[in-house]
Amino acid sequence: MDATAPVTEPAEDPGDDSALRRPVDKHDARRTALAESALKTLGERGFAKTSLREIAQNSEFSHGVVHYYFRNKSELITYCVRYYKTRCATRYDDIVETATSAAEFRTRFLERLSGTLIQDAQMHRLWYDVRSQALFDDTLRTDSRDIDTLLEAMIWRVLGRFAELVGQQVNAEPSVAYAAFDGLFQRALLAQVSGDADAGERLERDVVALLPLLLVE
Amino acid sequence: MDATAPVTEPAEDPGDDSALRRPVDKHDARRTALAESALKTLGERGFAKTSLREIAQNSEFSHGVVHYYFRNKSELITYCVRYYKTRCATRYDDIVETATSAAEFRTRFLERLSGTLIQDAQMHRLWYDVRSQALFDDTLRTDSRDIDTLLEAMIWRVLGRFAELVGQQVNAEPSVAYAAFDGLFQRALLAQVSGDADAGERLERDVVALLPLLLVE
DNA sequence: GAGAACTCTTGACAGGCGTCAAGATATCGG
DNA sequence: CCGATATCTTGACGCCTGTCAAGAGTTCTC
Repeated sequence: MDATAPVTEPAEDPGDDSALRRPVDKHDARRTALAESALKTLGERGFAKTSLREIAQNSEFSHGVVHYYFRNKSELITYCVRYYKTRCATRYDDIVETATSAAEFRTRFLERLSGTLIQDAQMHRLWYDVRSQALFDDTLRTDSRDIDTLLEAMIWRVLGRFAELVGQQVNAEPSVAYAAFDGLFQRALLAQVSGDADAGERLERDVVALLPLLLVE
Repeated sequence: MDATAPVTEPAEDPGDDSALRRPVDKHDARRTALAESALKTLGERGFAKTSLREIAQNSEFSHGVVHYYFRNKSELITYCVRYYKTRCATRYDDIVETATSAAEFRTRFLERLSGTLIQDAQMHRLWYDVRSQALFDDTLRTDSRDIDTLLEAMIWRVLGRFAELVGQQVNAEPSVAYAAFDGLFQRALLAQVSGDADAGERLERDVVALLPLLLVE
């Protein structure tokens, strides 16, 4: 929590993997570290209640440093959203690639789905918060819509592979399929953070009910 | 916009319908008036950026009066959400009751859907904002989930009547059907406020594609 | 019409916010 | 090892917020 440690964390001090890692200078490393602290804080407290001082407290820096690496709060937030964007739509890729039967695919997908609902609840609610803010703040709009597009493609990959494994065809538009999954997940997340212990199970049941609606033949 | 009008608006002054209306005392009338100003302001500016002073400026009162009728900001917000709840889920009731053919039903439903997407965009984005806040603020959770339940029932009525008119059966869980509509509408709303002129049309097309997936026989 | 009760305005308060400037500290090239 | 540059801390600023108290204005009651 409070970092009484030396300013530079030892993990990045040695240049042992300097040939492996891109030589993103320290500047970019700090920006990323701040973004991670910001994402953590935003997931805990929500968009509206998170201040720059709070973000800095969840990092190893003091509050002033934010304005050394970012021009203002808006730039930090945008950087966070874009950072999130780079890693949000790969959650089921390994299942898509390695599952060898429809039954295995379904089991692993449902497990992963309800697992992330619980374990990554803070990250998910932050995403929904950001997307809602985008309805009012135009600086967030294009990034949010891009993320929607990435997630739609993710669902499309999942669905395509599942159809392949069960020997059927996808019978829905990508937008419709994504909307259904997104709606179900969002509702389940609200139930989950409300303390509803059955949220994960109910989500799995709903998805099981949804899947056949999206396939034919 | 700016109310230079006398303190009591003439519309509620005469007691002509005092026998018809519940004798909600002036206190409740003021609370409702403030709630309506609050909903207007919240829809314009969003949850995070709306202050009590701004709400008061969009009403005929000064900022101090809020604390005469509400203990604090939280109580006002809760009152607003509950007030919204009483009228949010009746949008398609007349169509459900008066449409006499599947074609008429479909036409009118789609028209109403894309119409409200544009005309009531501020109200809709406020709802999504509130529901996202509920992911962080537990005082909003039960009310938000109640509204979800009301909207789910609304979709269920629409779908049931449509199935009846086309002589088919609904082949989906209420939760799944609502999730799909909600996801589509939310995406369309973001497109709409982003200035996407085709958002309404695309929503209609997506719903047209969705409907057959939810019916059988 | 006077007094009481209700309603509303005004102005102030403490605290938190984003932002920035000045200076301390660390890091690096020569 | 020293000066220059990069990085970070500290403390302050102006502004806005929710809340509240004091009192002005209004409405009601008898």
